[in-house]
Amino acid sequence: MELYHLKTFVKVADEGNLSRAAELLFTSQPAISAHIKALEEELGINLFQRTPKGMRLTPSGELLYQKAAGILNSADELKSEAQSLRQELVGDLKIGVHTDFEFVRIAPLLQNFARKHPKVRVHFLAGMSATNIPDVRKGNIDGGFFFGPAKSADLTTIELATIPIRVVAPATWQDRVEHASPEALCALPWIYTSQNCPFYDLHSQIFSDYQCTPNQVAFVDSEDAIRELVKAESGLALLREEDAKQMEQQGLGYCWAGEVPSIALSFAVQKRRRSEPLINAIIEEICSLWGVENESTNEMMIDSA
DNA sequence: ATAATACGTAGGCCGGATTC
DNA sequence: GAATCCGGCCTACGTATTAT
Repeated sequence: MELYHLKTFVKVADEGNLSRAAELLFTSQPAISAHIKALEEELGINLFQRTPKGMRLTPSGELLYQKAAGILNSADELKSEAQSLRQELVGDLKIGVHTDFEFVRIAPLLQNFARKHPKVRVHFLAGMSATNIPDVRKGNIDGGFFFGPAKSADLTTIELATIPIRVVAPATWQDRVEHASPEALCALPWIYTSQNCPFYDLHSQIFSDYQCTPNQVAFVDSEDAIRELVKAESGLALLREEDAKQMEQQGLGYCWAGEVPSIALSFAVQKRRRSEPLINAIIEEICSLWGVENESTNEMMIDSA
């Protein structure tokens, strides 16, 4: 029995799906299938019940899952302890990035971090605010950027900046939008994000004081897609001010003059892993890059209801 | 759609031989 | 006796495919 067998066991149990677990472990589905089979043969127990929809833990599997997770935690602690004794950081860090890499300063972050910690390999994984938070909680990634508040007691979040937001309309709609009241805007077609995206709440905030329901014509989560749809005159949308202004300068959009609530850009890690050397190092670098006090992290913890 | 199987491949491990 | 080299074997992987 190897540690990677246990890692696979725990991941498959978490995901309930071999293919998804394989993706998260950066390996193939047959490899994962073989791990589970080898473990089951060695233990002489069926850990999972195979179904057409995936893998479900058996009662014995449920019991052994807790043990396996405990062993993996102990192994992580051992590694962390050894790293602090060496005072040299080694290993892999997986960071979820929810928006464009330039905006969250990934290039300088990597440059500075690699100079200080040459033996750490950093994986930047494209995601979304709505996926980065659960992925951090599940341990699929070590840390993640996101917009908006995090409603999870097991996370430590660091607010890096307040990002101004603007309503941007297709450039040809200037006449319709320039002097439009919020009620008039509401009646125009809107490109929305999905409900689990923090931008969705921003839309609600804008119209909360007015008795109107926005005319939602499309729901997309990618900023690229939002820009494309605005360009294609499909509707209005919320964008970061920097993006909105750029579209306006390029003649591809028109920014509505009215005020829109801003949104927080934050970085999250698991609260229990906050003091791990690797986690601490990346937080230190991110804070330095954004000019934020590292100590402020504790104050940013948000308890769930 | 998802898991399991077949098969080829590459890298790592092990044991014997050799050197210091 | 310890360290190093080298060849053969093993194993974990990926791709392709099949089964459920």
